[in-house]
Amino acid sequence: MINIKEEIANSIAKTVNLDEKELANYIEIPPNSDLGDYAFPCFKLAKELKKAPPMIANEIKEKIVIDENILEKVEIQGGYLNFYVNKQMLAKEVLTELDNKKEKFGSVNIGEGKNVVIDYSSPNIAKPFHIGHLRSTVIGGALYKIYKFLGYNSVGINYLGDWGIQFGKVMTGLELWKDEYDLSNNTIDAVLKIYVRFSKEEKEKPEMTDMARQAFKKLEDGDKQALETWKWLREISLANYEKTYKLLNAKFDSYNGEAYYNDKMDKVVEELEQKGLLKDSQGAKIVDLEEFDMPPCIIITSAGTTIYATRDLTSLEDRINKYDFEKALYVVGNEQQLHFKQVFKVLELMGYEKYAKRCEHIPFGLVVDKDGEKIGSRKGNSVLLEDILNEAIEKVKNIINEKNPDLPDKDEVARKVGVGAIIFNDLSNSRIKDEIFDWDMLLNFQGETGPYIQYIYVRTNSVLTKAGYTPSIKDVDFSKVTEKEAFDIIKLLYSFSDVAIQAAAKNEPSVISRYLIDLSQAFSNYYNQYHILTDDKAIQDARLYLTYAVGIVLKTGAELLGMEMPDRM
RNA sequence: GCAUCUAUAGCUCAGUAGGAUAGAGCGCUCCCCUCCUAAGGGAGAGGUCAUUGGUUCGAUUCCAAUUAGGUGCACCA
Repeated sequence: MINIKEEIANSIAKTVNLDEKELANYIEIPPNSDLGDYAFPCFKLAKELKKAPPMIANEIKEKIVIDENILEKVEIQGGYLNFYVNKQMLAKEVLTELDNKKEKFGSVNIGEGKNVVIDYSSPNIAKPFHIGHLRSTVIGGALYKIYKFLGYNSVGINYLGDWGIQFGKVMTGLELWKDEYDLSNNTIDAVLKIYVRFSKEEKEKPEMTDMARQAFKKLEDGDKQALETWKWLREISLANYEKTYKLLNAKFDSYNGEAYYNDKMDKVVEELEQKGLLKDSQGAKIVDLEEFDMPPCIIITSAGTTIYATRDLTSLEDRINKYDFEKALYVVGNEQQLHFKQVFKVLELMGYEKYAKRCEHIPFGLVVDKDGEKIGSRKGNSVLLEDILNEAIEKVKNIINEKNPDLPDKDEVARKVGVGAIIFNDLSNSRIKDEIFDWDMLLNFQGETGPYIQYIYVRTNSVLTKAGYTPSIKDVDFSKVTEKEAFDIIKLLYSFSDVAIQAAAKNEPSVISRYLIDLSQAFSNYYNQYHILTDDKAIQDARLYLTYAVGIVLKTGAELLGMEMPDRM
């Protein structure tokens, strides 16, 4: 597609003796479309050219040659040069491109041949899969899809916490209270209850922790029966997660968890030793990071066991060898930033500077209720992610029954809307901020919510259906969709690629969510201002095609976030 | 104490690598069901961009300090 900024920068470059790439960076979008579609602030050149900004603007305007097929006019406004885009040209460019690429509209291949390894979700097996895991799963999943959209080869890794003392706890609990729980039915539920009960009781009886440690030691030593139980626990947990992952539309390329690295850690420890990085301290083996103003990174505990830093380093080395990654992203909570800073620094000290620079921790805030309290911290009610998703679906079903009881496929619509609402709520603000989980807000059909985006999409759909319209770019007279409201849409569609690129650059899915809100609002504006269905066939066809275009981009964008669009609701 | 994140309308948040009059949504006030879903539309009120300095032609944006809140700081992940 045409690059208008480049065109403008080119034209300006010919009048002043400056680099066009630099000029292109200066170009901005005016706050208000009366002031044009693109603006060049001449203040930036004042110093270099040693002239007053309005004078520069005047000189450029006099000398500049613009291609009238692309730019309608140039105007001076204070120190700004305002450029007005040829509306028909842009409508044609955008809609033709959309016709060519359809669902792929906006995708690019800037990432071709590059691997992006994304570590996300990563629940601890045998522990509850709760609301706290939502964010990592959803943010990571969105980044996975966004990078793919940009041509990267995304590798999604669910780094399962499938090794550790929690197994000792569950196994001990199983032995102690076997008869109190019904394991034949709803097994996973019983296991979770045992884990929760054990964690509670061990606070008062420290000897239970020792029992758990010994049970885990048995597992580490390769006890046959313990290993059997571990396998069984891992299996039923995974099967349980799959249900949630299916609801959330989350997919992974690898489920290699901590257990997978169990026998590979010795090598890394040895490597650290050889490179002279390990130091004895208080009975533990550490990498001293004092000169980098960080606490030491523990590699081997005083009990002689490995720790998560050891496992992260091991898996990192493995990922370097396997994927030779361009980026390695860790979608993990805010509270672990020091840990990752340490691990990446140790990796650098080991001689992998190149890869250490490519590692990035993608932190995010907590999920809190509307009073600002962490969900599940005090109120002990259900915080299992699966339950929350099902609750959302149930709530949407109730709304549908109330408002639109004759709707076909109610169950499917309820699923798409309910889950979509939760996903969108999670991704609609900057990830670093705490996410407020408030049923009334996130399920609202008005406002900046998932259901609103879906509702607008359904509107585009229903208009097309009503008109019995088969989209065909050949019938479109582009001069019929250049009203202000339509042109706002065209400009938004035009920027879709840039939005995706920016989302990846900042590793921030909310860039996409905000865009979807803007696009929905722009369409809603247009829809309310003009009758899409009119007697004039040329106008109607053009408007219908634009409607069709909006629908496609809304759907593509929503899918990048992991949402599904219902056909009606 | 040190590190780090956050602070914009009553509430929840956007704010495009410093730029033109700081934008949405919710809530609130008023108006509108003879148009395509009232799960709607229109209009309006609502701001010292936490404070103070600095850099600059220009700061909500960058820097420093201060204040308030969150999180993390040795064998849990």
